[in-house]
Amino acid sequence: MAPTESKRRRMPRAERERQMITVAEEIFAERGYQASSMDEIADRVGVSKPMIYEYFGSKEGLLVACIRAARADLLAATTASVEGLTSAEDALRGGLEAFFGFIDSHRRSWALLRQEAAVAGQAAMDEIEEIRRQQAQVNAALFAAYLPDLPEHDLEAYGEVVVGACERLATWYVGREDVRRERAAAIIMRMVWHGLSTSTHGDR
Amino acid sequence: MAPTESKRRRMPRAERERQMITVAEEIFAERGYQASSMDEIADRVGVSKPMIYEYFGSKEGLLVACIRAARADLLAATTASVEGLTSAEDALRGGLEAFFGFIDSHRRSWALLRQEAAVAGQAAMDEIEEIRRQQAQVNAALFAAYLPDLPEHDLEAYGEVVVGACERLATWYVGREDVRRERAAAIIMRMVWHGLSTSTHGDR
DNA sequence: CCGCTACCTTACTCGGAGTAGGTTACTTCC
DNA sequence: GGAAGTAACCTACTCCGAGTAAGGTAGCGG
Repeated sequence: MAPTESKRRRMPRAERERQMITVAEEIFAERGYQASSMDEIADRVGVSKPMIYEYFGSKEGLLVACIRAARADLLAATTASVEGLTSAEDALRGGLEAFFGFIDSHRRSWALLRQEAAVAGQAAMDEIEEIRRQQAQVNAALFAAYLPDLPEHDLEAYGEVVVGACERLATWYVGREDVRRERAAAIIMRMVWHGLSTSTHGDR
Repeated sequence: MAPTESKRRRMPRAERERQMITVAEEIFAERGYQASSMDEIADRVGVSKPMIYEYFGSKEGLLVACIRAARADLLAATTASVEGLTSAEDALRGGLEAFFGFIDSHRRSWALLRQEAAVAGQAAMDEIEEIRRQQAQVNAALFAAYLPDLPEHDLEAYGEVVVGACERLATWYVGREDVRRERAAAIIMRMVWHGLSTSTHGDR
């Protein structure tokens, strides 16, 4: 008797939740949200399905938890990088480099954010949209503070453009091992910063 | 007898397929891909479920067909707009304005492209990715032809950035009725064109 | 020891994707 | 006109996975 490990460990809720999120990230990334089954996630965690429902409510709830975790990581990485940088240009470049650094070390989370959000319905989409909106507003504030010539009516739009540019360039970036994050950041800087700061301000 | 419409019309395949795609676009846009059932689509078309499977193979296949239709519309709109424009700047601006014009008149298709792709798995994602790749390469070619100072190693990246910028700005755009498409295009032009063409070319 | 709570289970229901196999109406050729 | 062939269409299933009901078991304060 006494199989090598007969009794599965009992865990406090917080720890179990973290473990479930980790496993869910893996499986969602492997199979995609749609093709992932809650049974498989439960199996790999070593627990039964109703536990996950107890803690996260639904499959979409579990995905939302994964997205929130990724967002927290991203936010931590970017805000930490801006510490101590004083000029707006340095701050923007620093933030961009941190962003691409995050991509390097969290490909799994990134795929989740980019690809698996729409699947689940409004809650997950809203969660992702919230990240973008947050980032766009940070950018807009930066522009407002350092580029007073810009028409303020469009500041929001410029912020959005930067977010879109980063998101898309990141997809290109993950497919090219030979590109370092400084270079990716420089590409964005060139278009965004250079294009805005050398303003002919006569568009209107 | 002869009730007002007792016998549902029998249709040739091509026509029925078009009708199915139209209905599917509606329902996917209403409920989201996940929450849409094939039974409901079949009902609203006025046909039984196996017909849809006969023609499109799977739920994802139906979505892919919708995406392809939207892509064709988008391509037609943008290429038509560039007719007769000679300078690169005019061509880019014309393409951008056509793009935002497409958003105006096809909100439904746009939502489909943006939000419902990831749901279905690889085939639908690939279909969307293909649109982006195509557009990015068009942009890159434009830059290559008219901005020879740019490092060609990065042309692809610049193309991607523009695609990302457009995609994101479009989301902002649909939420703001007061912004006309010329203005949206001008915002992109300012960052992209201006940022690239006034090149200090010393980044490297 | 008693009971209370938090962690965890087995064993279901139910809805929707996808299918097997047959039926009906239109066309074509004699 | 009628037989033969085929394209459009249906009913009636299977099966899988999300979500649930109802109940066990370990630790802990009294």
